[in-house]
Amino acid sequence: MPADAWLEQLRDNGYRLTKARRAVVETVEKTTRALTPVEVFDMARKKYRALGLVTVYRTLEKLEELRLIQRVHQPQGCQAFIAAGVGHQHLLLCQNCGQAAFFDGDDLEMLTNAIARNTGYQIQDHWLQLFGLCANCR
Amino acid sequence: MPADAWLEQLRDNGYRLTKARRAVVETVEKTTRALTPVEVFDMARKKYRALGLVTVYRTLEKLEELRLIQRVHQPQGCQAFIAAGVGHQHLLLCQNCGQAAFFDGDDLEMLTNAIARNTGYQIQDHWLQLFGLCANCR
DNA sequence: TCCTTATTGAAAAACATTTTCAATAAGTAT
DNA sequence: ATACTTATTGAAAATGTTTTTCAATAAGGA
Repeated sequence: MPADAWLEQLRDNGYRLTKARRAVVETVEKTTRALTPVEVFDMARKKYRALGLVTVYRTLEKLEELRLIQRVHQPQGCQAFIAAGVGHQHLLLCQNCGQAAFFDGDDLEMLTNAIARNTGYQIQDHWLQLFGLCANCR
Repeated sequence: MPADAWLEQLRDNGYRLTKARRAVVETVEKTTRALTPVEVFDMARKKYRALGLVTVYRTLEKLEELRLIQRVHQPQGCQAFIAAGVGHQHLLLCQNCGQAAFFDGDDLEMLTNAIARNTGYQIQDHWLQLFGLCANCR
């Protein structure tokens, strides 16, 4: 999804389009690996010097709300974000370069059904994330 | 696994058995939901008043090292820990009461193989967590 | 161009975690 | 039991991250 579509989403939800938001959106949208707030700050500031770190936090919060980005959980920490996949998709992360790929997660139905049967739990949501080496780093 | 076995593991790895460690181990081992460091601190201090929060952090670090506990990732945060399952197991958490259950994750082989084929990634690790309602809360 | 008010960045506050350090106590040797 | 070595401790300080506060600014509609 192009950055313009993200800005449109923001506008449609009653948010104003500012230079700060443009810089953050463009940065996150075009990066294919997970970024921490500080990384976003450093990168986006090259587009808009006056940007403040606080605004990065606030913008990421809104983008997550609108499901345009998602939080990435990793052994090293869980503060990073990445452009969200479309529909219900899961992340596959390269442990060397961080490159992210998405894949569909519908194939879990069978597994979760079996687990529901075994545990007595009613399963409502699942988180799946894979780690490995991308074609380049392999 | 009983708390004594955890203490034995600590001793076998060259760590001393202290009142502080006993209190932390007993707390985490017998609780079946994920606890944050502060929660562990509050609970363990009932067993050993002089306990310090710093020691809780240090003990949790060692228990994680020895794979006796594992970090629990949740939408609200990723600072909580729980007694680890045996072997390669995944977590199923009750969204109401926090009650945790474990299940085997070997059934993912087929899925990960298919994804490796599709993406060109060499998959090395996976991370799966389910959320739902336990039999009681349902 | 004016007006309203959402948004901003800076500073301060809140919170979580780690480091430093002198005092203590665990475990071993005596 | 006692002495000894040194890992471990808790408190305080330092660090790092995220949130709140607030007056100034600028977005977008009138």
